[in-house]
Amino acid sequence: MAEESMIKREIKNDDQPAGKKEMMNRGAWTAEEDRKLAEVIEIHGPKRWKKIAAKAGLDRCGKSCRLRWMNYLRPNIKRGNITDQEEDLILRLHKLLGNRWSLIAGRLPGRTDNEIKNYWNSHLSKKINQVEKQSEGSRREGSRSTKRRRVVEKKGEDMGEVEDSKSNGCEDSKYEFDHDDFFDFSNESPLTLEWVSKFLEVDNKLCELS
DNA sequence: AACAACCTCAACCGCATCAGA
DNA sequence: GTCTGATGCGGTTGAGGTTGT
Repeated sequence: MAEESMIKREIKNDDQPAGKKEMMNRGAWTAEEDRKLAEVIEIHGPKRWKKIAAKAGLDRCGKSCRLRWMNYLRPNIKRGNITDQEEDLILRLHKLLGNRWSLIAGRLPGRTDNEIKNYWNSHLSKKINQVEKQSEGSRREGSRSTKRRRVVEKKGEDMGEVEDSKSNGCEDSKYEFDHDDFFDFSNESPLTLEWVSKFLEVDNKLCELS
């Protein structure tokens, strides 16, 4: 935002030991700061953010530098204009994974977790509320759905209709993606893998019960 | 034109986890 | 096994822009 809004004030800074908080720059980054940060990262690589902040001569904490790099300065970052296909994928992944923005972002090349989180909060959550209100209305209208139908709906809620997509080749989806790749969590941390497998386990049990 | 209400999104915060000593 | 610093993540905030009255 406006660079005039840049202010210096005492901030709570995780990078500083207690009792030795310094005046840190905060607020919007300037082009000059971006340039300095990018220069230092090019030399030292994107790690040891505290040192990077110091070497770049920025009155910024390491965390702030990391965030700036991850969200804006990193190569191959896409900015704005989330396509319908991407939106569709975000919706599906969110149904599958919940608010695991970094996981979702990991499956949208060039997109950051922060961007997806913001997009969700400002656009998609509202959309979903609208759709839910509409579907509530239509449910009251006629409750003729069969047990099977309800089960499919439940699956859709939890799995983002991924199962449907797998079986019918994404007929209702505008986004074409490689299912093997989509379900490949092999690069995720053990915790994530555990979480995903638990999710699938519960989902399988629900299927069996139905 | 002036103001209020709402929206967007960059940035911050706190906490959890990881990795190395 | 424990401690400590670094890193990563999700929730939240707030400045600035946009829209409505």
